[in-house]
Amino acid sequence: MTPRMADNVREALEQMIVTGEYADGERLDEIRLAERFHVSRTPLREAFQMLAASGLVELLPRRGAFVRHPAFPEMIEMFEVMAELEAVCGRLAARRVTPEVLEQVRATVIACEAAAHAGDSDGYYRENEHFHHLIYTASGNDFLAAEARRLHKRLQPFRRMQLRVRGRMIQSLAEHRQILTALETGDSPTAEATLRDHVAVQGARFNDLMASYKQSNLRANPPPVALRG
Amino acid sequence: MTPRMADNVREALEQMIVTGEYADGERLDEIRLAERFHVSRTPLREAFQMLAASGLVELLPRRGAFVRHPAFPEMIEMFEVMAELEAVCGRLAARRVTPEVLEQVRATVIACEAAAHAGDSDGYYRENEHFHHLIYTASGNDFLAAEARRLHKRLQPFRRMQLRVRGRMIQSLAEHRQILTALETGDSPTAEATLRDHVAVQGARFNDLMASYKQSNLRANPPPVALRG
DNA sequence: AATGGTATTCTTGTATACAAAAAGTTTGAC
DNA sequence: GTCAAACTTTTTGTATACAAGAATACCATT
Repeated sequence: MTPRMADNVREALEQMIVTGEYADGERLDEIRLAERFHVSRTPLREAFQMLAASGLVELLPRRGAFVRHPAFPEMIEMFEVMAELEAVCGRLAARRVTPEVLEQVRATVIACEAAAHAGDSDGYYRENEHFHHLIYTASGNDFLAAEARRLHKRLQPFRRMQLRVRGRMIQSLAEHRQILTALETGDSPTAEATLRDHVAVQGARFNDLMASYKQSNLRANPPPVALRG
Repeated sequence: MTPRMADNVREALEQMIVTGEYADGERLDEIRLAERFHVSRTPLREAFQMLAASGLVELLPRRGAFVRHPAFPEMIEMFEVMAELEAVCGRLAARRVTPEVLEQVRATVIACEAAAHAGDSDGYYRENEHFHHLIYTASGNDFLAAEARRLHKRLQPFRRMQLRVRGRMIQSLAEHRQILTALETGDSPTAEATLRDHVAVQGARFNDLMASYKQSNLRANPPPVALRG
């Protein structure tokens, strides 16, 4: 499907970074990675460019490519934007969602609940992802949906952290139900507010996330020093 | 400041595309551009990657790089997202804006009015840009501000179109005043709503924009055909 | 031992070379 | 005259070569 090596490499690196295989500030060695993927430096550098564009790595001129996990304050900022994007998606979706997509949302909420009750946290994670992507689609604004997916992916490592927090799953399920109902009844304000709160990092969740963040291996290495002149 | 040729090329191409020098669907010839910029294909291809990441060009595998001006429906979608982003910026800014930034907003509103009354449309355009960037900054969320700036830039060619519409400047000025007042008084809902309406494409503005779009040279060429298989 | 300067090694950025795919052209059959 | 198949040209994607900047090691001096 994708005949370009650069795209394969990007995808592989993206997965490695997003799953936390690399710590923050770690340098991506062109030569070693080229050998590892059996390609030359050229497609590798193209992959670096793409990763830099989506914010996963930072390209320091004449220094190299460094994995860039957001620091805690930046992560909070990103969640704030994510919450607002989802809120907008929800508001629009309540007015625009098609019966087909609404049916898919319904099915996904049920699948989520099933996974939760079965204690299948991987399944829950997957269905939860699906739920949110459907909300983006339901907004009826393809550009908005694409932007939301982009940020969603970028927050993936942190969302995994958050999932570990006890009791989160049950509350999350209830919120999914609420959102579904709001979409079914065309209740824009409720869909908007519920989705915002669903995603927002506030109250006790803030502390949970902070604790997880500190424990995570995402910030093991110091970021490279940006030289002046 | 930027010793990388690839970055220079990207910036140059970005300006050329954004100012409408290339029509939609136009192919960017690696070899000719390389000669024109006196660089090899390598930095040029890096520039293409970056432009593709920000959505200004589309990279068709084995086909080349094509300038990608959004079609009308996509442009409307983008404006919808822009309106929501600015609305969020406004809501947050009303609560978080620092006295320093607020003072800058005030100065910019005045400069905007001065330019408008002097009939200096270039100056008005510049100050208007400044105004919106300040709103992004005032949100206190650097990530949000960066995202807003990114989309703002992407919409630049269309904003220029919009400016031609008669009477738009006077209404715009009044809205700036309203927004400033909302920030000064910490009135989040008003800041949010006014900014959304300020940016949103609706009512008569929709028709104005559509007319401008049809007249523009942005869609002169047909987009490249995406081959299957 | 610590510091500063210099030489060496590594790494990045760019140019070029080459292979493979797409586009374009010519030729031939009907 | 039209269509299609084979051939040619062009263009992209990747590998490699080379130049210049950054990092490192080494040595001299204090």
